Amino acid sequence: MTARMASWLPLSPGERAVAIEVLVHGPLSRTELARRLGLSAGSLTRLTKPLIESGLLVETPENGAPAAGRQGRPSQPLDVVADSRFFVGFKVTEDMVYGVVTTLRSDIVARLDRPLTTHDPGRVADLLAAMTGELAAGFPPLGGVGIGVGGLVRERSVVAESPFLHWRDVPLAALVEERTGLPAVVENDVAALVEAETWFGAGRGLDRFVVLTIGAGLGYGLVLGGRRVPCAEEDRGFGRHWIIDPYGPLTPTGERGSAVSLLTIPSIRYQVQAATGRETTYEEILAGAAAGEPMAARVVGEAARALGILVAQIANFVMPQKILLAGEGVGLMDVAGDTVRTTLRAHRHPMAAPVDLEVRVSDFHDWARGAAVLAIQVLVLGAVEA
Amino acid sequence: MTARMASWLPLSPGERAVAIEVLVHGPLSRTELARRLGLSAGSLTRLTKPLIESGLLVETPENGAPAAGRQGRPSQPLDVVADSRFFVGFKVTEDMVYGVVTTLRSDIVARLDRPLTTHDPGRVADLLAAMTGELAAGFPPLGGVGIGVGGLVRERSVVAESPFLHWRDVPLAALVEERTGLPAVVENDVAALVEAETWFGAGRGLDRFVVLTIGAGLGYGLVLGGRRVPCAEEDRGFGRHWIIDPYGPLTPTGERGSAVSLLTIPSIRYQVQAATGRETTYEEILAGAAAGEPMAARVVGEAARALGILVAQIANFVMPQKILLAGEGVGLMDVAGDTVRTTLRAHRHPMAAPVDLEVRVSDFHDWARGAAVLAIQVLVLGAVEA
DNA sequence: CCTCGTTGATTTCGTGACGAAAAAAATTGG
DNA sequence: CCAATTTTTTTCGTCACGAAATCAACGAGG
Repeated sequence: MTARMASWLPLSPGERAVAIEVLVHGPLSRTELARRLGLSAGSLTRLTKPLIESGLLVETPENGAPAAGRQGRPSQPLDVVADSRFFVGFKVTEDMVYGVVTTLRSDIVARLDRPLTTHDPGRVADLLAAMTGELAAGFPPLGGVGIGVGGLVRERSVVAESPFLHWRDVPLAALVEERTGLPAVVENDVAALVEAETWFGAGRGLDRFVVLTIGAGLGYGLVLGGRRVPCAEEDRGFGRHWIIDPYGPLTPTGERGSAVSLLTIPSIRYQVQAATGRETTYEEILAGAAAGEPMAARVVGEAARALGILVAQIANFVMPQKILLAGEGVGLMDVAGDTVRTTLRAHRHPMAAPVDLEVRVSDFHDWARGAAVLAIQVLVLGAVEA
Repeated sequence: MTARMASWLPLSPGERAVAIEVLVHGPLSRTELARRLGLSAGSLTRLTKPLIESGLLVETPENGAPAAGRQGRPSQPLDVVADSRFFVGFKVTEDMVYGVVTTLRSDIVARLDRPLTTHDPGRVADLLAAMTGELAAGFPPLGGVGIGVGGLVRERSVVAESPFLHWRDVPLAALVEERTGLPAVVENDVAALVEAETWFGAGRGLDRFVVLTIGAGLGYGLVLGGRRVPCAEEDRGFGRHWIIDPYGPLTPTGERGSAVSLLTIPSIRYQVQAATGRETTYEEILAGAAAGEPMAARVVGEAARALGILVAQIANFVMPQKILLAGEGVGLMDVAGDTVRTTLRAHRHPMAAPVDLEVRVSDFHDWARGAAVLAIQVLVLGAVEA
C-alpha cells in the first residue's frame, strides 16, 4: 500500500483561506491569490509552501495560455491535485440510495444507485458501506464519505429525526465509519446541496445567497456571509405554511393555497388528477400546458405565478445577490418562465435591483454530490458547523 | 478654551472592538471583556491603556455592587465617559426639523424642534447650524452632527435624491460642516434608525435582525452579521409592491392590497374616511376598533392580519433572531396584537422557532437619535460604510 | 547575442498583536 | 498577620504579516 496522506491536515486560517480560494476558483497564481486575499506576495510564498509539500496543491506544469504576449516572468499557477483524494457522496431517499464519487473539485467521476429495501439503520449502513466499497474500487485514495438524508441532522453525524425513514437519533456517521474505516459526515440533504452550491456552484463568493428547491417538497436554504443559516424546520417541511393565495387549491399536503400545494410535483399532479380523473406525470402536465390544454395550463400557470410571488418575497426581504432554483421540478421554468418573471417584477419595487435568478436542473446525483462536498469541507479543510 | 480632544482617534481593530463592547454593553471589567472578545487578560491591559489615556474610557470609581461577598481582587469595571463628548442628531421632515443632543451612550439629554419653512438647501443648512448652536449651548465638547433624511443618501454625505424635499445631489454634510465647523454625517432616516437599534437598541449583539417601521410609510431594515444591508429602494418606497391580499383595499398609494395600502397611517385613515365620510385620526380609529365600531374594527383587523402575514414572511425567509416593530403606527399592536400574533403563527411552520417580536413606540426624536448614533459610529469609532 | 526592462517568486528582516506564565495587587477569611 | 483567591500588570516568546531587496524567467530591442 502506498503511503497514505493524513486525512485531516491542521491548516492555519491563512492556509485554509488559500486552500479554499484555489479549490473553489480554479488555478491561481500566487500574485493573484495575494490580490484576492489582501495579502502580500511574501505571505503567499510562506502559506503555499506547506500546502504544496502536503500534496494538496501543485504548481500546474501545463501553462494552458502561456502569458500570451505578456512579458515578465510567467506566473506559476497553483491548483489542487484534484485526484489526490476522492470522496463518496450519498443521497438516501425512502426507496433508493444514490451514490457518486467526486474529485476534490467536486466533479463527479462515478455513479452507483441501489434500491433501499429496508429502513433498519444497521442494514442501511451495511448498504452504504457496500456501495462505498464498489464505488471506491477504481479510486484508491478515498478521503471520506458524505451522506445526505431528508430530516433533522445534528452535529453532522446523528440523524435526530427522519420522518420517511422512521428514524430517531440514529448515529449514522458512526455506523458507516465502523463498516468502512473512513471518516463520514451526515447532513440534511437540502443543507448539503446548499453548501455545495455555495462553495462550488451558483453561490461562489456571494455574501447573500438563497437556494430554493422544487420537487417532491420544497427546500429553502439561506446563505449569509458565506455561511448557511441553520434552522429548525429544515426537515422537509418548508412551505407548508407559506400561504401564497388564501383562495388557492386544497391538496393533501400543505395548507390551502400554500407554496407546497401550488408548487410541489405531487400537488400539481393531484390537482390535475382531481380535475380530469386521469393519472398523469409531471412532465406530461408541463407538456400539456405548453400545448395549450386548458386544465394543465391553468394549474401550471397558477404554479408559475406562485413561484413568481415566492421569489419576489424572498428578494424583497432577504435581498440576496442571487437566487438559485433547483430540484426536479424546475422544468416549470422552461414552460412558464415568462409568467414567473412577469409576476416577479409585479411584486418588486420598480427601483429595486433586478433579481438574479438562476435555474439549475438537478437530479438525485446532484444531491449526492452535495453530500460529497460536505465531506470535502469537513474532512479536508476542517470547516466547522455554525 | 479647554484642550480639545481629537475628534477622530485612529483605533486598531482590537481597540475598536473593546471600545464598541464597552460602549454598547455598559461597564465591563477587563476580565469580562477578555472573555467576551476571546482575548487574553494581557491583551486587555494593552488595548485598554490607550483608550483610557485618550479619555474615551475610565475605570469607574463607584463600584456599585462591590463584589458583594466575593473574595479576590475586586474587578475594575471600565466605562465610557458618556459626557466626554456630546452629539447632535437631526431628523428632517417635509415641514419640521427635530433635533436632539445625546451622550456617547446615545442617551438623549436635550431636544429642540423647529418648523421647516423652506426647502432651499442653503437655508436648511442654515437652520440646522442655528439649531446646532442652540442645542450645543449647554454641552461644550461637541463631537459631531448626524442628520437623517428620507431619501437616497450617498457616501454618508450627499442627498442624492429626496422626493419630499425636491433635492438632487445636495452635499448636505459639507454645507453643515461649513456653517458649524463640526464634522457632519448624513444618512437615510430609516437606515439611521436601524443602525441605532443595532448598536444600542433591540438588535444589540444579534447576527440577524430586522426592523420594520410603520407610520406615514413603511420602513424595512435588514441587519446581517451586525451590518445593515444597503439597498436601492430605501427611499421611503418600501412595501408598495408587497402584495399581501390581491383582493385587499385600493388606496391612493401602493398597489391594491399592498402592505402600504393595508398598514400605513394615511391608508388606514383613507379607508375609514371612504367608508364613513368622516375625517378621523389614526388614534381615533384605533380607539374605535377597540370599542367595537364595525368599520374601524374591520379596517384595523385587516391591518393586523396583514402585519401578521408580513412578519411571518420575514421570519420565514430571513430567519432573524429578532424583529423590531417601530414607528408612529405601532399602536396597532396595542389594539390588535393578538390578531397579529395569531395570524403570524398560522403562517409559520409549527416546528419553527417562535418569532421574537419586539414593539417600540417611537416618535420623531428617536429618529433624530438614530442620526446621532450614526455620528458616533463614524466620528468616534471610525466605523465605515459597507 | 546580449542587455535592459518587466513581472513573478523568494528571502530577509522588522514590527506588531497575541498568549502563557509569572508577578503584583487587592480583597476575604481564618 | 497569613493564606487563599481573583483581578490586573508585566515579561517574554511566538507567529503572522508587510516592506524591500533579491533572484528568476521571460520579451523587446539594439
